[in-house]
Amino acid sequence: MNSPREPQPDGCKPDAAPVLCRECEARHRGICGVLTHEELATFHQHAIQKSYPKGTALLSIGDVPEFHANVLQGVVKLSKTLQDGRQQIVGLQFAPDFLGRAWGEESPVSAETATEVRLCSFPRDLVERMMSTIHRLEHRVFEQVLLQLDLARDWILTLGQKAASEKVASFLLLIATHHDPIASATRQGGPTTFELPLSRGDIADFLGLKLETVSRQFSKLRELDVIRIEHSRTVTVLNRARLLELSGP
Amino acid sequence: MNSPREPQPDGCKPDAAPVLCRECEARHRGICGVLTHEELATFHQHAIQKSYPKGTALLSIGDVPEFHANVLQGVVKLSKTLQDGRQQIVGLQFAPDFLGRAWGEESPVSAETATEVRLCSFPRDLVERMMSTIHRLEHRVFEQVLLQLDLARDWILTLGQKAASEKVASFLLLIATHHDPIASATRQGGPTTFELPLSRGDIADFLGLKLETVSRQFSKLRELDVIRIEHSRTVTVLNRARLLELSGP
DNA sequence: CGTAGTTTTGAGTTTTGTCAATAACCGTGG
DNA sequence: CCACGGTTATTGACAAAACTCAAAACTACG
Repeated sequence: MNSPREPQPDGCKPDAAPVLCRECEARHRGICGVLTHEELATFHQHAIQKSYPKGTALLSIGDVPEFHANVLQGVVKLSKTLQDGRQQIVGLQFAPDFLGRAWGEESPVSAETATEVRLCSFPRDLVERMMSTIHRLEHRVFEQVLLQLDLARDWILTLGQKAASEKVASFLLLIATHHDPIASATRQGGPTTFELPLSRGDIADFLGLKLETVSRQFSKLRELDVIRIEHSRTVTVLNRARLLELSGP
Repeated sequence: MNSPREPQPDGCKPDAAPVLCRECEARHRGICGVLTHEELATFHQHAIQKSYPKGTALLSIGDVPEFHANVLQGVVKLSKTLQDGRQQIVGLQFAPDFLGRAWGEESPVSAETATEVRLCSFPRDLVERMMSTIHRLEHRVFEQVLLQLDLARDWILTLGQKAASEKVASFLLLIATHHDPIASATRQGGPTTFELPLSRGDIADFLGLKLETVSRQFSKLRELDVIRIEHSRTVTVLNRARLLELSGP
């Protein structure tokens, strides 16, 4: 894939990477994974790591963002709104997703933290300069965007064709998969427990439903012993196979 | 944007381009616009232009496509299906869109011609080789994918939040805009007439509705004198402003 | 002109949304 | 620690929107 003249990324080598990057998920699975130690050092020099409390508006529609960022922890909601206020969440970003449009145009979506979120931010012009210099980096971001497109289209299928019960089941699987990709992939039966990163209202905005409908579907799943709910936000998937069936795939 | 060493695309120069490309929309607004005459000649040497009748399956989910292609005429539906057969159209491709995933993985969607379609196809490995060699080309394809992502997210908003009547109005505006981008942008009031590229059933699959619902909404718009319909497929927008309001933007 | 495939329209059912009341949860300050 | 108020979630009763099934009208095409 890399042309012979291109330097190889150093992501796997023992380690001369900046200390803060060594433990970072973005360095391995995220876009920093394609950088050499030297490039990573440059990048890191201008990076700011910071936490944002739940509910922070990171970006509004039409803003020209000053920073791009890696999501290190937590979940960011991307959303769009109609003039009368109806809101739709059009995407969720988890670690180690790269946040921010590739080019500096106006953002077509607004971004808000759904949970407490930790970001590693870079000045926009630095990212853009490095993307145009380091072909590998642009390529990597390209791949991420392609993945986002696939996810968006999957969600279009869910929004357009599935019933409320199927939508809620699909959502739970989405979160469960992000929480524990291994158990989900190997389809081990053991129950998984996780915190929902979204409120009922947010889930409704994500699924194109009303929050009462979401709540009713949660209750139904609980009555079927497919899930258990504690404190409204802590969910245990008791029967993943059944949940998968109910998601109507 | 282009680094100084990069050759400039020849799209605007008088013309030494292959004859067939001179009139081609893809050469100007599509991805071929970034190529030099020389590069275009290479590309063109391996290109096949061909028409496909309405209803042709170009690609199924999971196929590894042998060709990438520019859409020269007509409309291509991209769709996804649930196991029980429910279908959702996740995207429409018009000229001069570039069709085919950037990398040669399995296609996550199926592609079918909605109308008669004319394609200019290139062997996949050629496209991939040229994309990795010609940075400008990859960049251009990247931009197109970014645009597709924005469109997909717009559609998520429509599917998730809008009522049936708003969905149908939005669809008509989408088609009207593609048919006559100038009139739509300048918002001139004059009526526009065009052929719908999709059947009622297809429109329903695009909007996440049933075809009866779509039909009723068409009738409603006709009763409001917002549109006129002849032979089911020929639509005249009589009142674009009203249609825009009804699309709930 | 007749037939196959679309599209429109109608009547009744199901799903989801709306409005409203109650219950659970969370942080704060006593 | 508990009581309090504000927020969030659940549940119920009813209304509205969209779907289903069925029949009729229209269109395209041989």
